[in-house]
Formats: sequence, C-alpha cells, structure tokens
Amino acid sequence: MMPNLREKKQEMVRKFNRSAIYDAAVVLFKEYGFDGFTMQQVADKAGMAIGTLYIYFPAKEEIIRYVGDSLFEKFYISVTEVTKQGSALEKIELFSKCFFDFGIENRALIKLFEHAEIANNRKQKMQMVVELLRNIIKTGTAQQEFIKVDPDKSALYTLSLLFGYNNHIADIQDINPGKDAKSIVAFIKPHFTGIN
Amino acid sequence: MMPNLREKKQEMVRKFNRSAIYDAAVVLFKEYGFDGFTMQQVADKAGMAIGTLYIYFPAKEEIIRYVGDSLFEKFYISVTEVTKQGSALEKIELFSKCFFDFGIENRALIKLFEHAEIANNRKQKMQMVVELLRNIIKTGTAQQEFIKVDPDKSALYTLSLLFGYNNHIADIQDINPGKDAKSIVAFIKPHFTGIN
Amino acid sequence: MMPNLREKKQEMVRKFNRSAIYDAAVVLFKEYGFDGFTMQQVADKAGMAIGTLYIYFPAKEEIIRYVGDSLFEKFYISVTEVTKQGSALEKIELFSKCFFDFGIENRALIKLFEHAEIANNRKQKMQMVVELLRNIIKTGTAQQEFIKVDPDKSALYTLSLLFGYNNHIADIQDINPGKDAKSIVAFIKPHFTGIN
Amino acid sequence: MMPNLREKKQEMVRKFNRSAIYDAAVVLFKEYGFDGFTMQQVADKAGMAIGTLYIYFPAKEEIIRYVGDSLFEKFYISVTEVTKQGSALEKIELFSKCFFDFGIENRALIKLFEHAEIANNRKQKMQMVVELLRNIIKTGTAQQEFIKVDPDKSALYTLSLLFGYNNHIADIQDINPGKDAKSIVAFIKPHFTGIN
DNA sequence: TATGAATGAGCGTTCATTCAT
DNA sequence: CATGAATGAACGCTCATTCAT
Repeated sequence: MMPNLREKKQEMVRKFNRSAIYDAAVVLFKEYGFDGFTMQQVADKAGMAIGTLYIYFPAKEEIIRYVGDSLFEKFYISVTEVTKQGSALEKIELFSKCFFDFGIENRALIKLFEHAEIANNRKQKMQMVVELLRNIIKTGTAQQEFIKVDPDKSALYTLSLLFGYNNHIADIQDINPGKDAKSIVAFIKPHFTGIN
Repeated sequence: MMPNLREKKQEMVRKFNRSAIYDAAVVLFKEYGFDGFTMQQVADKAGMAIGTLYIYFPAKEEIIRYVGDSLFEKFYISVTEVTKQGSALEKIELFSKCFFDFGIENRALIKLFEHAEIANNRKQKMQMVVELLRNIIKTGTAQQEFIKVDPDKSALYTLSLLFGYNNHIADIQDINPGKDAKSIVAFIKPHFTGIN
Repeated sequence: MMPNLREKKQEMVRKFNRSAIYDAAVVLFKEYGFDGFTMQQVADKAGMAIGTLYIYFPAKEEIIRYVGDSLFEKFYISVTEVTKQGSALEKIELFSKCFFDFGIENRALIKLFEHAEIANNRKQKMQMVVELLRNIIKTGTAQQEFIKVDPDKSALYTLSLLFGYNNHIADIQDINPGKDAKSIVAFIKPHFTGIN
Repeated sequence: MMPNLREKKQEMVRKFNRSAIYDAAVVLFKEYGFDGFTMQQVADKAGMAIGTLYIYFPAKEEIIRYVGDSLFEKFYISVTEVTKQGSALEKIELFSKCFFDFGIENRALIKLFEHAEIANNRKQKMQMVVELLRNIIKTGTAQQEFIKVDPDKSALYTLSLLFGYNNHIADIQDINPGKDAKSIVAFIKPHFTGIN
C-alpha cells in the first residue's frame, strides 16, 4: 500500500472515530445532560476502549467543548443560510423556525450554551447570533420595511424571546416550529412596523 | 413536660433544621452551582451531622428539589405581591423588574429551573406564573388599556422574553432590573396597545 | 453508655484503625517498596474499605510520610536510649548495632530515608542523628578517651559507613548486627584513639 | 548490496537505536527519577515509535536494567582506570573522588543501584568493586605502605563509607569530590597505616 | 432523633504493552 | 524491522448513602 494511501485511510479512521465519539456524546448529552455522562459510557457507545477516547480528546471537558462548538457551528450555519432571502420579517420568522427546529433536534443540547465554562467563546458566539439579528433589523429599517427602532435592543429582545420560549416554555407545551415562529413574529411585529 | 408541648418543641426543631439545611444549601448553590456541592458541606454549614441530613431529606436530590421549590415560592409571592396595583403595563414592568431582581440575587440558582428532573412540578409552577401574567393581560384588555390580544400567547411570549433575557443575555451584558424592565415593556407595548 | 465512655471507645477504634493502616503499609513497603503499593492493597490488608483509608489519611503520600516518620522516631528513640551509657567507643558500637538491628527489621523501609519528598524533614532528621554521634565523639574527646578529632567530619563519616554498610553491602552479604558493629568500630578505632 | 554488508548496516542501525534509547532514558532518569518517565517519552526523545522501543527492549524494566548496567560499566571502567597508578592511599583517594564525581554526574541514577530488582547482577557488580578495592589494599600491605589489615573487611567498610556519604549525606550537604575524598582518606588512614 | 465513621461503586485519567499494517 | 493507534487494567481519590451506637 502506498504511503499516502495509508495516510488517507488513517485519516479516515481518525475522522470516523472522532465522529463516533461525537455521536456517542450527543446521544449521552440528550440522555443524561451536558456533563452527567461518563467517559466509559462514551467509550462503550462509540465502540472503543476508554483509552482510545483519550487519544482523540485529552479530557472529558474537551469532548463537551467539541460537541458544544460543533452544535453551535451547525446552528449558526443553518440560521445564516436561512436568512439570506426574503423581507426582514420573513427573515426573522425563518430565523425563529430554524432556532426551534434546532431546539427540538437538540433539546438537551441547547443547554450547552448556558454554560460559559463548557462552550468556549460562548459570549462571542452569542454575539454572533445577536449580530445576525441586528443586521436583519437594520436592513429592515433601511429598506423602510421597519420603522426606526433601536437595532441593538430589538435584536437582544427578539433573541431573548426565542431563547426563553425554546428553553423554558417548551417544557410546558410542545413547540411547533413553523406555527410558533409565525405566532411570535406576529407578537413582535407591531414593535417593528408600528402596525398590528 | 406535657406531650403536646414536647411535640411542639420537636416540630420547632424540625422546622429549624430544615431551614438550616435550606440556608446552607442556598449558600452552597450560589458558591458551587446547583450540584457542585457535597452533602458533607451542607451538613457542616447547617451545623449538623451528615446522618441528620438524611433524616430530613432522603437524598441529595430532595434537597435540590426543596431549594428549587422554596425559591420558586419566594419568587411567586414577590411577583404576586408586586402586581397587585397599577395599570397592566405597570404591572408587567414591575413583574419584569421583580423577575430580574430575583435573577440577580439568585444567578446560580436560576439554573435550577432549567432542570426538569430537579425542580419538581416545574410545569405546574411555570403555568402558575403564566397564569399570573395572563390575568394581568386579561384585565388590561377588560379595562381597555390593552387592545384585544390573545392572552395565552401574549403571556407566554412575555414570559419567554423575560426568561431568555435573564438567563441567556445576562451572560453577555449586565442586567439592570429597573432599566431593562422599562425597556422591555417599551418593546412589547405596541403589541398590547397598538401604539408605539 | 456515658458520653466520655463512648468517646474513649471511638478513640480506641481510631487508634486501632490508624495502627491497622500503619501495619498494613509497613508490610506492603517491605514487599513492594516505598511507593510500589496501592491504596486498595493497604485497605485490603488493613481489613477496611478504601474510603475508610481516606478518613485516616487524606492521601497516599500521607501514609508514606506517617510510616517514615514513625519509623524514624522508633529508630531515634532506640539509638538515643542505647547510647546513654558506656565509653564513647562502646556507645558507637551500640549505636551501630542498633542501626543494623533496625535495618534488618526494616530492610526495605530504611530506603524511606533516602527520599526527601517522602520522609519530611529528612534533612533535619539526618542531622539529629549526626548530632547524636557528634556528641558522643565530643564527649569521648573531652574525657580523653579519644584524641582530638574533627567531631563534625568524624560523625558524618561514621554515619556514612553505617548507612553504606546497611543499605548497600547488606545486599552482598548478610549483616550480623553485633559482630559487624564490633568489627566496624575496630575499623574506625584508630582514627579516634590513634592506636590500632 | 551484499548480504554481509546489509547485515553490517542492520547491526549498525541496531546499535544506533539501542544507543538512542539509552541516551533518552538517561536524560529522562535525570529529569524524572528512575521510574517516573513513560515509554512514550523515551520513544519521543529517542526519535522513534513506541513500538520500536519494544523491538529493542521487551519491557520498560529492561530499559531500566540496561541503563543501570551501562552506568555501572562506565563507572567501573573509570574507577579501574584511575587506580592504576600511585600509592595505595592515593589510589583510594582517586577511587573516592571518582566515586563522588560519578555520583554528582548521576545523582538521580545512583538510586538505581539501590533497587535489587532493577539493576540485575547487582551483587556481582558490587563484588567487582569490592574486589578492586581489596586488591588495592592487598597491594598496599604487600608493599608495606599499609600495616596488616583484613583486606576483605577494609574494602567493604571503605566502600560502605563512600556509598553512605555519597547517597545519604549528600542530601544534607553538598559534596566536593576532591576535598571530600581527601578528607575521607584522612579519616581511614590510621586504620591502614597505624599513624594519624 | 442524632451522630459520623464506614462503605464501595464509580469517577477521570494514565500508560505499559500489543498488533495490524 | 518500524509504526503508532488501540487497548483496558489499574490507579488515586470522591462522595452519596448506610447503620451501629
């Protein structure tokens, strides 16, 4: 076997293992919470020895970080993609729907973002999301779809509403991403347009 | 000593001990997070033996639950009290301020509510708070301060906003209860009044 | 049972357990070297659960230290006691015999003194022993049993000889405390007395 | 390439690798103590894969043994070389100086000799050194430089003194090889010459 | 009730050794 | 021979819980 072929294979194995650990961790997060799982559980579920885990991640902490970062990235890409077209209000609605979709898929995982010590650069990530919303709002105002509102506060409060609904209200009633996004947009629309 | 006197005394001791445990747990929650403390620490801080802890609470879990319940009760009483007077909008503002005040005072503790398995009757409690808001809104509409809005959704979304702001935005900027409550009320006012 | 009786009993249990741990550790030291044993082995040999070990000693290190300190104390007391009478040369001989007796009893344990990080105050302990020898020599000179020798160096070299013989030569031939002590004293006698 | 040329090359590679492992191990011994290093560290420092280590040494133990043996050989050659000329007393002094020089250079390594299970043929090696000293003493007596002394015991005790001083006293005061060798020779001189 | 010493399963992590390539 | 990813037993230590007093 040629060296670079072997390297390719090894690289694949590496990716496969990292992915197996990631998948195992995600499942365990959902089952036991963001740090309520053990390394042995991850190893078992990923189908490898405990020692192997430590080849890929030097500490449990790193697995948590990695899962947190990966999930955020996944979320951020989705939410960025989905808000590329449409009116400002439509963008907010799609943003919201995307937020809830992600929340349903990763119910337990969204809690990750609540732990500064776990998802590193948490503040920075949060601000990236706020920035996305702020730009939507600014554009809305620039294009006279929205009346003049404070884009900072509006973005913050809109995001707050989504976070709160997703993380806290979800426990008392099921979320229907499409319907709830529409409904929430209707709730905040008067603030942005001046009309009910 | 008469039996019922002894009973009274015992009842007092029981209350005193439960309270000592509660106080100790609250302090430790604030210092080490909702499960980052040990039963020994609670016993020490409460001034009793660890075995005694287990007379009052059969498991660590129960202490966490009890603290969660007590805090909620405290919160619920405050928020009920504070919304007894004023216009609907004023009530919402005071409710919000109260919410944030509580959040600042119990920063670490608020996480408790995020754990369904920990704060029991979480759903029920949440609904009590929603109900409070709903009544404020209904009254606002009845008294023609508010336009006709869906009181269920409005309550849910208002509460979502407060939860989201308090639990998630607080990490990227400090909360100023009075100012932020006012600002948030201004954000949702158009929804309720139809005017900016 | 009266409180102070109970306390006494508990105190006895405490002493018993500490002693059981000490005994277990000593045996394991002899078998596996000064840090080649595990806490589980100590627990098993001492007839208690691993957790109990940690009630008495907060870390493995502390067990090692305790054994080291205890052994030194035992040794120092013996050696002090034995050198209270007789001529200077007799004292040195008895000191040597005592040294070897201790070495035989605690073959593996004497290594402890070779590890500064383990037997704390090692330097200080060593100097206590040197001091003892120095005083014997000074007295010998004062009483004209010995000629004028440098007491510091003489003590250091005498002790070196004993350490070296006990720790290194013992491996190639058995030590006979009485005989070897006599023989060694004969070896160094000319230095002290000027006569063979 | 001719077979015996290839064999030669392979032999060279083998020697090179063994030597690289030895060098790495020596450095790690000095840094982390005689068993405080890992096989991975040795492999890294020797510039090879960990698997390769096991081709040359079937177990960690063997590396330790090999280092011990090599160091002894190095020491034995030095000490033999240095005692080829001069009077008996000069030889003993040079032997001592050489001993201390080696001890300073290999402070951490000297502990190796204290572990019977590690330095194999320890007894035999020790006896080689004793033999060297014994011969010096015998020659001293034969040449009437020394009075009649028991060459066995004299050798043993002299070596004991050096071992003890180097391994145990070194911790309470720095060793100055030249000065201390002279001083120690002065200490034992009366035994050998009958004169102070 | 109250005590706190005792328990031991379980944790995160290490590392000598193996073996498929 | 050389490689280094994989292994898993073993480590020191923690702590919720129990139970004899």
